[in-house]
Amino acid sequence: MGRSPCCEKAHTNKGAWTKEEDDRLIAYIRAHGEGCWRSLPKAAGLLRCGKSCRLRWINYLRPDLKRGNFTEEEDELIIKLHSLLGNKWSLIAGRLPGRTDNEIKNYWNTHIRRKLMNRGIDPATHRPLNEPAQEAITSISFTNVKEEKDMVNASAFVVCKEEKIPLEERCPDLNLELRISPPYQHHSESEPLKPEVKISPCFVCSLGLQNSKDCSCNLGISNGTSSRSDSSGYDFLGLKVTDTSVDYISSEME
DNA sequence: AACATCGCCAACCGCCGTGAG
DNA sequence: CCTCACGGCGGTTGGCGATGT
Repeated sequence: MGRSPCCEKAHTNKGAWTKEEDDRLIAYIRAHGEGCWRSLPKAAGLLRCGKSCRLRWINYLRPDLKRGNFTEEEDELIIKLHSLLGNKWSLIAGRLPGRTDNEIKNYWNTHIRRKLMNRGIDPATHRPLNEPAQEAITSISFTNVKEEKDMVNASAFVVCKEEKIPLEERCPDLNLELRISPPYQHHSESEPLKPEVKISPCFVCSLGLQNSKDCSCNLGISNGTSSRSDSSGYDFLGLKVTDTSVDYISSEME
């Protein structure tokens, strides 16, 4: 048996939203805030499925949406993020303020795929189109680890692993030196790493966008030195990263 | 002008993860 | 534990305007 439907389909509208429906939804959310999408349609006087209301709000009506054409910088950021994350549109959208996962997904499928094809790059693998199929060059795994002995302050954290491959096998068009794991730091039993030698650019700089307003380290890669504003951690994919962990909790609280 | 095809994108569908009971 | 409701996500569809024939 499948799950029961999320709403009474027989009594719900489908298809394009009308101006009146939009107005009702906006007015209701302004008055009561987001949440409890299941009961929202009835409370707001809408003949819509709760999911449909949520989607309409998130993808179209939310006041903080950017709308309009993607910039060249956004294009390149999407491409690089996609090469790292794959079709994780919500994660990619998280790095593009004012853009939704649906918008980025559509934009990818209609514009960026073609753009990469024109460059001779396979949009699925980010490798040259004429290159024979090979093993994936880089595999990145995210592993939720819980109850790790040493992780006193984190209830959950992410371990990212990047498998190394010879440089000459990498796609020349992409900077695969990018890493989404917390930068490797040597920890010697006898000689713990001193805070002042922890050198690492923020994620935006790692993507080659040193001049971006999203840069959190105020550092260009070329400059080669780092002055972390907060020695207890730094920004990684929108998450607070400490020496050994990604702080999910603080990001969720924001 | 009429019809066919293409491209875009809003919206839907179904699955999955999570948390409450 | 187990079940179930809910929110969230990614893949897909369908309507509609633009463009080509």
